[in-house]
Amino acid sequence: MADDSDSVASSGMMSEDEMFASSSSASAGTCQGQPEQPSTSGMEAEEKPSFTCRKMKLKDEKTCGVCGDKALGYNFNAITCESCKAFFRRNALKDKSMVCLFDNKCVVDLRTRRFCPACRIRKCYSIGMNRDMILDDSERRKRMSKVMANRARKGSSTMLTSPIAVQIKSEVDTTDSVMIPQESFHHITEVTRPPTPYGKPHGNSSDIIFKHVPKESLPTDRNMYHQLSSTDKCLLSDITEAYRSTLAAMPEMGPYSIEKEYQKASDLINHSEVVVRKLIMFVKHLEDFKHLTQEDQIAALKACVMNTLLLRSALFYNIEKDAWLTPKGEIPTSILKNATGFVSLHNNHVYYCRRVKSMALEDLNLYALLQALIIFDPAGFNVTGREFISSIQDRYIILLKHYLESVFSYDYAKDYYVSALDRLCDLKVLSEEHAKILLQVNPVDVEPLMLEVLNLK
DNA sequence: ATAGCCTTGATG
DNA sequence: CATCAAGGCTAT
Repeated sequence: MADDSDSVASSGMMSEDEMFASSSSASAGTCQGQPEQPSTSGMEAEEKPSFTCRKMKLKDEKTCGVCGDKALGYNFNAITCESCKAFFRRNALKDKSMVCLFDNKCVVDLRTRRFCPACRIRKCYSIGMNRDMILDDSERRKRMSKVMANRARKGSSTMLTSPIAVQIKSEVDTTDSVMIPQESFHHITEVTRPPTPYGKPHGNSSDIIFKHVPKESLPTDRNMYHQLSSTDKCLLSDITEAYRSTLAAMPEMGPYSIEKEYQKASDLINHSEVVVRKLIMFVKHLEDFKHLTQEDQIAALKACVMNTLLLRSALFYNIEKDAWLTPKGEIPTSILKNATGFVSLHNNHVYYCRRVKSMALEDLNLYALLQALIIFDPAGFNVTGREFISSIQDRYIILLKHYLESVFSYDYAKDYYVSALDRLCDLKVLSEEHAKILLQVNPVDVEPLMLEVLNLK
């Protein structure tokens, strides 16, 4: 290969002169040893300690033909450094607007290479870099699908050891549950909304609290409301029912003492495992989820775990008590502060809960929709089928819009729609903040499923 | 936009 | 199994 390209390069349209005449001998392997330190680096004295050739292989210095920086090898048919490689890849295909502000004679070296892109790209070509070696769209696609196919095959063997995959595959509903929290949540259109703005106990955080449209202000004209199609209704009630089933308590968990259970950050994480199990049960009910490849299923799950926990905490949040009313009992939000030591994190989390709760109240349809949007988030790390996931998400975004229009009329749905999407934006920041908790946790204390799902280790 | 670091299929 | 040379990702 090397010989091929070499001959092509030299016999081709090269104008010899500049070329990278230096260091070509290096590849010849006969490192003309440089005695240097005879001490070498100790190590075992196997085979000819007197020859220091071995070392030279690593030191072997190639220099970038463009800027003189250290080079690792050939890039697009010339020896260049990493940065000039990236520069050429970025710019070679769209060279148009590249104009030198001077005389096309700029010096390009390690320090000046940024100054004049035009001269830099010119020099790239002059040392023989070849734009044809940059993969075009179709070639790139082909390459990517090779990788994806390979990953899928590799994945299936990894699947056997992946706790997440086991959980997805498992037919048994490990979250089989008994009790339904509070007096069950409401169905479509039968959510009770307070006539006055929600809560507002001390009036201090009114900017946090969502201002509801007073019931009497809603239009009476039927035509001002969207009528959900029957397929929309089905989809919505499907996900809402699936979401509802994730809310009940795990049967085997008895009563427990909160102070004892949430002392360390790792306790927090391990207690979240139940939620992850439920999340997996939830997604298994979604037709759309089944259409993802297994690796994307896992990637999507990993990416949305933190957001899921946060959304669910908002659902269970009670503004008056400043606590989470879970099926297992009442958990004061202060455990967050105590277990992690992050005060501002606690505050932000509580604000988030108040924001969501004051807007969505107990409307499970909304929570289920938000949960769906969270799962099918194309921004998730390591998701290979981004466009596909994005197209799934589109359906739920539209469903959300229609649903709100069916409840609040075309006039007022916007406020809710904007608020809902805004809460999703909050999640990004909040979950990143929560990720800091993970850093202070000793992986040894964490359950395997959570280890995988949170990418710990 | 840049540049360093990483993953990966191909090649020998 | 090591090396090469593509693209991808992401902090700056």
